[in-house]
Amino acid sequence: MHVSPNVETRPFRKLCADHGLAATHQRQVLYEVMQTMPGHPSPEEVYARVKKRIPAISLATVYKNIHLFVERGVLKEVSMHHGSLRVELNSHLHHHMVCSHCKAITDIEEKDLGVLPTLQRLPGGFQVERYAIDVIGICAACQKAKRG
Amino acid sequence: MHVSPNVETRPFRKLCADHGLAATHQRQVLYEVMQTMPGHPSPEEVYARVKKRIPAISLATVYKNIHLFVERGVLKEVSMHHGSLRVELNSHLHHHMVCSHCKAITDIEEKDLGVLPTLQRLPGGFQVERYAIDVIGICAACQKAKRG
DNA sequence: TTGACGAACAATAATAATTATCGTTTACTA
DNA sequence: TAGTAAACGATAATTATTATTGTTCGTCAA
Repeated sequence: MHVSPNVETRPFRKLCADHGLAATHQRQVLYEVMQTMPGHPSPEEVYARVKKRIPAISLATVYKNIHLFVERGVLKEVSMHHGSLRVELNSHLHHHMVCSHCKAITDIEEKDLGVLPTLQRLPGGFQVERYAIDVIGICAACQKAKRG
Repeated sequence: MHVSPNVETRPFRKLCADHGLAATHQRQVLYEVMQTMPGHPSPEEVYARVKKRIPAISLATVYKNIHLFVERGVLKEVSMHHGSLRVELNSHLHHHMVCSHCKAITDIEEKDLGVLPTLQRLPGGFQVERYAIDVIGICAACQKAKRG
């Protein structure tokens, strides 16, 4: 039996090839579902949607592929430091540098960041309390390790 | 038996009074321990330290009081959206508004933020990949609910 | 196309992080 | 100092995530 190729699959196969990923059915549905979820879905939410199209899919598959997509730059983490609650004494004004490799968090003075956003009226009448800026990149130690 | 009052307790009792908290021994030790931890400790790390001074303390007490301290402004959360992994399609440049009340996350265009930090050499040879800015405040719905 | 091989999958057990419950103890107020 | 609500400790329960394992599937060479 001959089946005509699904034109919709080609961009996805290309995207996988470009990122060094095997183009599996599960990944394609996961990706297509995410395109219909413009917000910031959790793995559980994605799983619930994907399950409608692939009832047999495993939650672990969703987790693994989300991580893989993030690793390859197809998806982006909204927060670099979820995982466990981190707190600090509410002292002077500073922000954070987060290493995307080892996840280490370092303080950075606001003045070392350069010009900052000016407080202003934001869309939707959002009432601003403060800014929290994460500078995401590679810390010195990880740079060294990668070169080494 | 007469015991002279510990001078160190007074600032803490004042701090509690100022924030409407009962000044318990556990809270005092928790607070003092956090003063000796300048980084971004997790609840488990704080618990381990506090346990050295109050071996009978419960982990749940540490969690409850950390949350209470955050709620009252004594401590600050390093990330407003830890908890569960959140991802988004790696599309155009934007940042996030996070409601400190309901935790809702909304996108905001970079241009709507005003002037941004200029990329520059950062302390410790940190190699910058990108910025992630959270504008923390109260969303319109929560403002309404509080007034209502 | 076909067959081998490694990657990906589903199922599920295990772990980590956090919250809820409940009986007891403690701090604050009159 | 006694009454009362809040806080505490112990621990069960829940939620989020990761690891394991046996099976299936996608890719590439013949």
